[in-house]
Amino acid sequence: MSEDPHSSLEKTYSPHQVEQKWYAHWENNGLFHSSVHLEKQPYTIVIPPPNVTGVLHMGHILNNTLQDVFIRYARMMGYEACWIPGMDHAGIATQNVVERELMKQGKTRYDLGRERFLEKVWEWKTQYGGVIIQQLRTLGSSCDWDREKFTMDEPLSQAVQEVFIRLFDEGLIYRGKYIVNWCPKDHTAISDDEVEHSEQMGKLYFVKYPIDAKSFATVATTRPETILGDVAIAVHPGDERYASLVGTIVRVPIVDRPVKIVADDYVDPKFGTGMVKVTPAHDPNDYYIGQRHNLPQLNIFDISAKLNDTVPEEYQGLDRFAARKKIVAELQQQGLLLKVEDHSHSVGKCYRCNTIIEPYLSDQWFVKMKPLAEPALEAVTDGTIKFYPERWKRVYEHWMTNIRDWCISRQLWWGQRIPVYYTPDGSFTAARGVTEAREKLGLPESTLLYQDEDVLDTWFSSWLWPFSVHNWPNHSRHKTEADLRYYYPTETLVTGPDIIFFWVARMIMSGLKFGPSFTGTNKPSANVPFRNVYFTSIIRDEKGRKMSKSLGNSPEPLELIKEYGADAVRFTILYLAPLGQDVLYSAEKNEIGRNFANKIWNAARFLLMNRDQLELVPGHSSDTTGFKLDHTDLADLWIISRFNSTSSEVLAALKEFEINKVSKALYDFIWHDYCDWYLEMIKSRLYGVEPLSTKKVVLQRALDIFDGSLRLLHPFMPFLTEELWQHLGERKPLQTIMHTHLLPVDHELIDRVVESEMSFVQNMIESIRTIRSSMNVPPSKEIAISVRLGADKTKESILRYAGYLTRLARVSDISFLDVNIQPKQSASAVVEGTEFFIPLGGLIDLDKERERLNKEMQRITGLIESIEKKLHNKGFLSKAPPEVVQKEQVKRDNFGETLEKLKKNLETLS
RNA sequence: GGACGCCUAGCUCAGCUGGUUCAGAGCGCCUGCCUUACAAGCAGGAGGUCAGAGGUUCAAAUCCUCUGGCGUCCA
Repeated sequence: MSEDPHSSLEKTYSPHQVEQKWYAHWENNGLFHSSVHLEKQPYTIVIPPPNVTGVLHMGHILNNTLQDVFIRYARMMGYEACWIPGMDHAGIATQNVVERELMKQGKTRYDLGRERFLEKVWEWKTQYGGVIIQQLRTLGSSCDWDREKFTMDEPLSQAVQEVFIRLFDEGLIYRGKYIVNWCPKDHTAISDDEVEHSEQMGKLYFVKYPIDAKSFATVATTRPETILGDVAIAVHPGDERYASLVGTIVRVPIVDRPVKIVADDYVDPKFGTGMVKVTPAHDPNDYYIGQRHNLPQLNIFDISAKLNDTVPEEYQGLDRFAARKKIVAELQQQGLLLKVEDHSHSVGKCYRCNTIIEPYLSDQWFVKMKPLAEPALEAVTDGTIKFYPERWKRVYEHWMTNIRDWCISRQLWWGQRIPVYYTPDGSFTAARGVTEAREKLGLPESTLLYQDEDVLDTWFSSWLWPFSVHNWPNHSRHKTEADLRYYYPTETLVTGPDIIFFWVARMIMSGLKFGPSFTGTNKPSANVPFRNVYFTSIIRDEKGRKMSKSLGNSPEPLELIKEYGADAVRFTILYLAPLGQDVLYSAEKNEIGRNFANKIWNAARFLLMNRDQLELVPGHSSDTTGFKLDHTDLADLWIISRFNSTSSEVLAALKEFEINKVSKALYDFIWHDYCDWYLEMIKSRLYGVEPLSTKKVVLQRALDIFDGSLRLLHPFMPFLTEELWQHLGERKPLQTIMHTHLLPVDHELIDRVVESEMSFVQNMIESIRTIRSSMNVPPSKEIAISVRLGADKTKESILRYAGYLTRLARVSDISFLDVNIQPKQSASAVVEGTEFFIPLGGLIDLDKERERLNKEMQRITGLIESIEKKLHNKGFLSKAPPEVVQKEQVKRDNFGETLEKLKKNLETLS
């Protein structure tokens, strides 16, 4: 990096090359790498591992920028910051991708066989997998790439196996028939989050179930084909209409099966007729009703959702939708179909193949959640883990107290195979291999065992992520014991609220369950996987719709980065994303970040040009610790005060994870305070009559404050700030802004008096500008002003700012008026009691000035009226705190005075 | 049906525990400027009964209740 620090900058900032250059430099020199430094406090983040099949979308941009911001701030605050990246093997998604590839050659995975197929998947992974990891680099993510992990890596698979066996041995894993979300096309169970629900128009069929020759029980159903699997009818226990029928036997149409009417709380008396049919094998709610009433489970479908041989012969082999038609026709014929109504209901579809999900009873493996959930619930309710925003805590609590067991088996090939071994006679155990299995089962070596065919849910890998990344349980063998102890627990997890149950909750459970085995303590605070969880916003398009591939309303992140620069994209998304609110996003909004970057770039250009002009030698120090206070004037003291209060605000907001507040504070400070006011004000000194040595001091201070500002901003805009920081001083080869420290906040330098004095100067300048503008005085034309001092102002105090008035309001001459002299033909303004007159001679538009003064008087009158109202209110005078009352009185007096002056000035005009 | 969130300028949003010249910012709009860092910019301006109703209070955009609209999650 042998940049010439003196080289002048281009007029506009072009991010592209700068970003590539610095990222390569950072990564190639290991500047993101973290290692155990016991003298420092660790700050760890594990990335929510993106799918190996994934490509970067806007959600990733937000999520990863946030993580990078936290990590970079931590690094600059002296923590040993470590961001561990990696990927998820994404069972179904990946298997589908590879199967689709095979399909092109007319093959299925069965043609290859399990082993060959898995080889193919690994081949695919090496060749195409993980583009997202590369894309994260263009965003500027400061991940410790030496620690990159993949959930199917050997050590992480070991962790999965170990956890399965331990839970199995404890009796927390069991096998059972259960209703699962079954994809009849992929032939696997999928988890709840892999089902996408949508409202659809369907039909509600009212079907009569004969009780005896004359009477019927009428039930309403959306799925008449499941009648074949009915084993009961249910009513609400409080439903008086049917109270006498409970216990009665009715006959299921078509199959003529006798079933009982049962009473169950689940039934909604207002839905349909208030009677529902119960099909435990084909509806999750019916399943639970069935359990409560000891009902049989009659499975009428095969794995493709075609009717099996439990149903009458003419129905066997029919697809579920064909069966529905046939059954409805048959019911109609028998006169058992009372009516059909339109009915809108929610339909679940497989997120991969869009096939309608069939609730399906099948043999699956489950984790008993209750024992794991209890401590995990407590860790959040007692504040060991904090949620941001906090309201997700209640969602979490609700779910954790009503938790259901977790179906962890998937009928796939890609994934960690379930470490359960069966004997030919059906007994089984979980083990680390056949040998151990035989031992556990007490069988001779000659016994043939076969392993379970299924694999584990991908979440069963990711719930171990915070410690499996350090090779647990074989951390000793992998020599990462120190890392595991040092970096665990992590500090902050950044993720979407949509996976609070699937991932966040389960990580907490696994941390509390397995943490003690490596932390050596049972203290929850040492075992929880993270201390803070930041739930990100959902990114929507400008119409408020969720971004989705099918709508095509999501901008392509890499295109955005190309067009606007990564810094701009990063800054913009964080500027727009308040904690806990959705973000309405569109590509053009990135102009916020791009323009801001350009503004900063140009501020640097200004500073460096002046540095060259003054022949100021760039400093060597890489870590300015404070600002020099010699030759200061109001502008200097003010900007230093503002810098410190901005720093303080940034740190406070950061602590509360209010990132968009941080970004706004930085934006306002840099753009408005530093550029608009401060830089403009020092021009009057840089280009004025002061000695060169003073000018150098003034400019150096401006450079130092800029340096400090770049550091504050660096986590948001890492590339730009690095580039400029390198220009600000003579840097050694591996010096980087990333490794500097934030300036400590000096509260002593936050000065109220200075700020209010500055605000007077700003008001003065703005008033004069307003008059100039409304009187159409060309910006280039200089004007003279007359001042009549207000009570607490002196000539000196105004003259001290003459330089500012000259440069910022083009004032060429200031004269002072005696109290009684009223200038003619002047536009005027009152600022904190001091009056400014601009004699404009022939230039003045009297009507316009009268209108302006009238309007101002109206405004002031309104303010006075509202204050008077308060001051005439006895309740206010007696009950409001005295200092509030006094403040109002002072306000009234000041406004009254101002109004008088305006009135007099208006009179003079006529 | 239950839970939560949101409604402030044409658009996107700040306004924390009530009292600062409380009604703000950015974009857009209008006017004037290529002022030797920046037209991706500078200066000035117009624009809102803070969703509606009621209540608490000396005082409400801010606290409470209800209503309406939008959204998310759960069922």
